[in-house]
Amino acid sequence: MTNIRKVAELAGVSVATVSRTLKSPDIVSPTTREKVLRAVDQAGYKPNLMAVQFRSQRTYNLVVLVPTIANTFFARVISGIQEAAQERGYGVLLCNTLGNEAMETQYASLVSTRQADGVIQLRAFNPFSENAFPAGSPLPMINACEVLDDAPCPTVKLDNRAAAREVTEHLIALGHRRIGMIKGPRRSPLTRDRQQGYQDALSAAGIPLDERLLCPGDFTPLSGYQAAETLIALAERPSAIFCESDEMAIGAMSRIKEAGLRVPEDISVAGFDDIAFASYSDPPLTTIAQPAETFGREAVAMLIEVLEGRQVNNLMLPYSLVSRKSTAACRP
Amino acid sequence: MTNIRKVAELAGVSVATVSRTLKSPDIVSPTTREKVLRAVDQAGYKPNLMAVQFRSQRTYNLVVLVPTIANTFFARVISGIQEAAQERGYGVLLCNTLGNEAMETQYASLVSTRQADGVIQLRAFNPFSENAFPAGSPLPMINACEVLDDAPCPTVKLDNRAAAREVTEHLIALGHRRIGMIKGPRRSPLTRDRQQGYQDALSAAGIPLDERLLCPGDFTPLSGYQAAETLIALAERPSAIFCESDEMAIGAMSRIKEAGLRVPEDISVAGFDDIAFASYSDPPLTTIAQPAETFGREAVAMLIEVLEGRQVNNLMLPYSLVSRKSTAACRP
DNA sequence: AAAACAAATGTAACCGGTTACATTTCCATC
DNA sequence: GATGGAAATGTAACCGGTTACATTTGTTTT
Repeated sequence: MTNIRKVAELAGVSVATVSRTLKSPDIVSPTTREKVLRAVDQAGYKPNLMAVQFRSQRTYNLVVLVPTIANTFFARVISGIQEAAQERGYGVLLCNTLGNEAMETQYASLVSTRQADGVIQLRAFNPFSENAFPAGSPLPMINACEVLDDAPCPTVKLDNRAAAREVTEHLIALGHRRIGMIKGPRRSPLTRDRQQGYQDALSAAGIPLDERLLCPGDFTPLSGYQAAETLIALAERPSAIFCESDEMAIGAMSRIKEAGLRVPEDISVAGFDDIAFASYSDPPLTTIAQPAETFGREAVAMLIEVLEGRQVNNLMLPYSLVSRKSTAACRP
Repeated sequence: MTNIRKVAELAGVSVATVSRTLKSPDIVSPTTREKVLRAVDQAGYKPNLMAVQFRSQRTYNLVVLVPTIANTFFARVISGIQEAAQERGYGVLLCNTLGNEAMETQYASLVSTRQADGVIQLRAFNPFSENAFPAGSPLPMINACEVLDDAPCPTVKLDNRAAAREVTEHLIALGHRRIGMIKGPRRSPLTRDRQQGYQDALSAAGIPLDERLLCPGDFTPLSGYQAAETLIALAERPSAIFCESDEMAIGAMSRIKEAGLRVPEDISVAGFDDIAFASYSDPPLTTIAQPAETFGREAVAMLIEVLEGRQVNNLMLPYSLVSRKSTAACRP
């Protein structure tokens, strides 16, 4: 492979001059610049970026820890990350962690071993050990989407509690009083916040909480399908179900219709995320639209700020209720 | 940051001994090994992998060029890539190209600039220029899923022609004779092969080809929705539609039902890919199951073979027709 | 006890850039 | 033409590992 020394020899100058010609062309004379560029061209020289990175101790790679890439919402977030990173000259090292903490820790250590400059964590878990970095210096990490309560780094999130409250209020406004909820994994702060919002709406409307109406899921269509099965088997069946993700809502609708019930006539269903399929389900799904790509873009922008030593503030992104045909007035 | 020299000093040995202790422990004496490991521990030493990579000229990163990560099928392929790469100690640099050739070329050049060791291309396009590598030496690339006819590298694919023929024959066996097809982008070899299979089945059954039944799409639900609109507006409406992807099939079903027609009673719909939502659509979708994760895993395995200088053969993966409720006998 | 050889360890070059510092070149000024 | 100072270029150290080769230490053989 041609290296900078070959080019220098070819151009009849020193390696320093070649380096300068490429990095700060303005400080070499036009004559020399010409000569060097011609040699670069002739030799087909491309700098070995590994050497550049090694020297500068920057990799321009970001690690992204995603619970599961197979989830449509995360796929959109990653698209946003990818685009923003690309624009700024960063690469994206993707890690599909499946919630495996050991794997997250291992990938995060790419930063300690200088294979990446920072981490974007899309899950509520800190993959860095206590002493991974000198105390006082900011962690090169951004926590987005599902964030830790006491995140050791800047966060980008959505007001899940308010959003869940708004969906629930929408259902209550339609006359529903028995509203089931298909939740996310038990320990997730995201699930806790959304449940809080759900309860806020209920108590504001004077509806007592019935624990039997709360079913855990794991954000997959299958778990929504199974949870719906439990809910429709209840003696007092809910007339509406709020699902913490569209994927679960789609699974739930499938099970509801399999049981010979209609959506929304017999049971209203609402989701969360507004994935592409939400518009194409039967019926189209009422849901909370999240700016998924923006999560990704903002996380990248913030991480780069951190990497460059600047101060950044936490960010709260907007959501909006999208009312489609899967929710309708409660029929007594 | 602690480096190997600090450790050497701490242990009272040379840097070479430290390096050897970590790379080939068996060639240093147990006493020294002990001493060095203690020093490594005490100093909290982690090798700077950037230096290791620089020295060895291997990055252990693979570039993955994916047309769009927002597509559920590709998300699964990437999961497979990710897992296999992780197991073998490789990282994955993801590039969501949106079919942008300039971007693909740019990302592929990460290999020339030594920021990655090889490329997995999931689209029918060669991102390397003629002279990117010395003639004769094999391209560090695998072309998977949608492959070039004259790929300059090993390929992993599925017999799209045979699979499309099988779906079409399934529809013909149900009595359908006017079978619409919602295709992929015009120039894709994948689309061409699937259309061939469709035509094979038609001509074997003595059904003449009607060009009006062929609608192009782009694999998104929206394009399926729009194509279905065209098809159901035809004077002689098809009684079945074969879609080249499940995403388009879901969009198509949505439009069909919006028009007041039923699936499968009025129009049968078949897809391709068997994404997670295919089981949960209403009705559940008849489709061709592709081993998406296997595509990814095999591509990684093959690429590493190539990188290590071994010979590899092209691979053809199996498919299977999954018959669900979206296809039924044609009613005259 | 000396010779012969293996095992363990040390020394220093090397990978390919970047850049501080040294040196040379060039032009303006007196 | 000598002097000063800026501009252009060159020299070589450096980043942090790896490894060929040299050297030392230890063990076996005669």
